[in-house]
Amino acid sequence: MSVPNPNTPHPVHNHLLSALPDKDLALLTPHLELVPMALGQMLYEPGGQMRHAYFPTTSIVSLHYVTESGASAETAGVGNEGMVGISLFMGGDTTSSSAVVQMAGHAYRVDRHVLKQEFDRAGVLQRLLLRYTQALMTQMAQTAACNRHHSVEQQLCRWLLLTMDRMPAGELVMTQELVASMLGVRRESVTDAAGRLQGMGYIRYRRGHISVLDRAGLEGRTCECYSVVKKEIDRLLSDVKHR
Amino acid sequence: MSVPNPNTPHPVHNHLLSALPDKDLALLTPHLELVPMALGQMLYEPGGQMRHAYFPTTSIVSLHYVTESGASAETAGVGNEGMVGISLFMGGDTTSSSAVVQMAGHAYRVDRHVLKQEFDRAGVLQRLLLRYTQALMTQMAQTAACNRHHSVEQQLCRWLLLTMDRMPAGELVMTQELVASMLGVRRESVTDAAGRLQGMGYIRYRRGHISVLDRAGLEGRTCECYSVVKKEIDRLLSDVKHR
DNA sequence: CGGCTTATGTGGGGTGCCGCACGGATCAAC
DNA sequence: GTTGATCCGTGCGGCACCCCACATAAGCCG
Repeated sequence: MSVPNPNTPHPVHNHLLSALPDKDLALLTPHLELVPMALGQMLYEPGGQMRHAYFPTTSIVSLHYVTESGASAETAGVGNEGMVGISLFMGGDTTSSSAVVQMAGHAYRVDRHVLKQEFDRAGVLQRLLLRYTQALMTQMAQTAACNRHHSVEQQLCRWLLLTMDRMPAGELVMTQELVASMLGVRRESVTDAAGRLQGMGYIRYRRGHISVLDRAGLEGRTCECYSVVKKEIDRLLSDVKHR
Repeated sequence: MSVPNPNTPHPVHNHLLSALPDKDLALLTPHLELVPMALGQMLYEPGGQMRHAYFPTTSIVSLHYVTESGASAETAGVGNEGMVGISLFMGGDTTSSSAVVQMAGHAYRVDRHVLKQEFDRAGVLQRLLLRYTQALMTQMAQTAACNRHHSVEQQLCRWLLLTMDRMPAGELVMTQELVASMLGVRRESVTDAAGRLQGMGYIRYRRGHISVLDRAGLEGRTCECYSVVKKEIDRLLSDVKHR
């Protein structure tokens, strides 16, 4: 398959879809619907009905949990490496997390019945999705440990790096307030940490925009959690391609 | 199937196995090996080879992550409601977490190839295991949020309740040091919280033994995380039984 | 350009948990 | 009963992060 213009959305821009053999992708393609994803858009509410699964291309979706008292925390992020709507094929239909668009862009949407049907063929798609699910679990487990033991600054670095890995551009449109709600900390704590990172020349930001200037710098200040998650995603999803 | 003496280990004492139709269980039974699980025994190390899956009956296993600096945190627990070794059928073969026996007892062990083969039959076992995996994800996500926002005392209550749900006896053999390593906090913090709970008459403990005297009391002091996890386990695993 | 909205910076006070150190209690073994 | 190992209680200093309040600044829009 020839790779189309990277600025024109195409199924191949989602790693899961692009890892499918042509034959399998052809079965799915008629059911793929390209949809815009607006910042803040809520794809699923906790316990709600899921109608579609989403394969992000240029957008990023955040899975997070909101406590009774209103505090929130991201448990995992999903970008062009994955899919939103795991529980559609896992059998639970819903989850207690919500899914919110963290970065505007596009995604391919598939009706849940179609997804389930293709999953049940027990072919490459199933193998891919299960492996991806395991990568998602790694992310959640790592987030739990990271929340427990690492500093806000380390977590901010981790989050920035994982987010950058999911997008082509070097700048993200995102307020500190929003970052804070992802990390589950106060906005002021983000301001502090971001200020320090900017002072060191690793990032630059202005009113709702954050640019990463020095990836290596961030990697030096983050905890191991970044590389654990990244390596696990790479391992689980590259193996399949090479079969 | 008649339910045997609860003190004699039997596959039916694991909820996943007991939810299998007789026919499916019969296929698996010749490959089930009852093994003792000693306190502290490590079933899997991060990145290591997994040879078996384990279906606990009277034992409890803790999935946890150890940071580079040696700090640890439980990301989920597995008792008679579940299985240890998810990644064997998810396709990743290993995980970055370790699995350690948190409470001595027994479990049924299955060779990984047998498990994979039965899973790939796409029958009830597969449906069960996938649903269980989703329940496990809920646990991890909730642990992440709980680590971020709730107090040590609330987390201790949650942990005690979830642990009690997995065992028949009202007493657990467990030092505060061990509890601390599960929660990823200092031993002294556990001593504090446990002292308060004992003062309120909810629990009683002595040198390595903890008894729950008043479940309702604990439920009143824990965060919502306990009930979210419990309800999700019940929902995901009861549906299957009733098909 | 001027005003309004929204984002970011700063500071003071509080607290929950950490790290460390040590004293005291409990239990097992001989 | 004595010894010894392990487990539990307590106190003190420190710090990261929280909560609240307000100052400043950047960008949007008429």
